[in-house]
Amino acid sequence: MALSHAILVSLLDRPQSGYDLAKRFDQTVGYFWNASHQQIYRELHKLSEAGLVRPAELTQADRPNRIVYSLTEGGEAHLHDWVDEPTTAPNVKEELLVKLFALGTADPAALAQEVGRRLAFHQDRLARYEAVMAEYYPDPDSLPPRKQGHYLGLRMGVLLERSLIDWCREAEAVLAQAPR
Amino acid sequence: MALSHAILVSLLDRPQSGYDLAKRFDQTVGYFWNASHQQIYRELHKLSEAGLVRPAELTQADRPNRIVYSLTEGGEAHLHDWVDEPTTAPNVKEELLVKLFALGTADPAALAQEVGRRLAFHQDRLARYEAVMAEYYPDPDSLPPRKQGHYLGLRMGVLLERSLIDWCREAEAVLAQAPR
DNA sequence: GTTGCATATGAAACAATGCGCATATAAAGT
DNA sequence: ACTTTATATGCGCATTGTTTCATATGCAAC
Repeated sequence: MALSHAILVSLLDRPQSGYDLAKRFDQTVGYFWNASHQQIYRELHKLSEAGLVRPAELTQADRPNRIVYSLTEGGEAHLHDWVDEPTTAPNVKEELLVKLFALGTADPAALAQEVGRRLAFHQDRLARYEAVMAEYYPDPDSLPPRKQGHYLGLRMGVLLERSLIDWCREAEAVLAQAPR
Repeated sequence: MALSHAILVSLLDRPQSGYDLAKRFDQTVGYFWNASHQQIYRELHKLSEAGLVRPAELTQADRPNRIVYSLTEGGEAHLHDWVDEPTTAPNVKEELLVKLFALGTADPAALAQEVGRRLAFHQDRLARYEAVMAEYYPDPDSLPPRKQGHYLGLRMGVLLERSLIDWCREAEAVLAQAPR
């Protein structure tokens, strides 16, 4: 149970449909917790059966009807119980590092290219994070509690991306240094 | 298929049993790619069926027999094909951030405690990484290719842990600042 | 006018991951 | 004597994640 909690937390803000949740997961929350729309719909059915959320169908004239879910009292209680449980650090699953372990038998030029792609990716993502930061959190010292979580998520993103950019540069140097 | 590749890469170094692999995954590789011994044994059976590794049973008198796996030619080819495919950045799945999104309705004191635990965890892990770094990689400028991957893995670990430590401190400040 | 995109939900199949349980022996600690 | 630790391999079930397919509509672009 973990995606379920991400959904419940998201519903704290406001009732949402599966479609809303999927879109939101593509944006803010999705930088550190991702899910496809199929996973979300499936999970919503389960949560609904478990009585943690309540569905309400909204008729729409010109578009398909929406099914908007809201937290039940049980859902809120479940969420707060979960928050009180201790959390463990995630493990990274960094494929690129696995590939680098093949150095010595694999082609260093191909790997250098990979690292270059990753550098561009992290630079791009950092730029987007910093843009959001500048627009929505110019003054992080006086945030209402409801926004602290979002700010801290973004902040972790910024710090991690910066480190990864540094790492990519170092990796490029290492790979360039001793080409077979 | 991803754990399979981590196993194949590990077997590049030398033939190993499931037990060996599990231990190794607890150490070096395991910081960014984790797997339980059950996952490893299961994957070894699959790889064996696919003809990518070859098992050899070694009889031992006083202990259970070991089944040592080595890469086949097909396994090496498969590995090199995989290295040439482009890699995507992993997504983080950071439970703690999901919990922080509940701020405003959740108890900030409990979350501050969680962040404190995480700070201690990352400090500890950083210390271990730096110890390995000092012992095995005092001079990273002249590494044989076969060791570059390990060095870069460790290096990413160091950079990420430092960032996470910084983040934890900031998070503590944010949580302390506005207690309800 | 047809292509593509956004809205909106879902089934079904399959692959990968994780968690708990099971088994067997020897050495070393308490 | 008893417990823990290390060696060594494995099954079964549940959860999670990915891919493909299906349906239905409106709007804008080309």
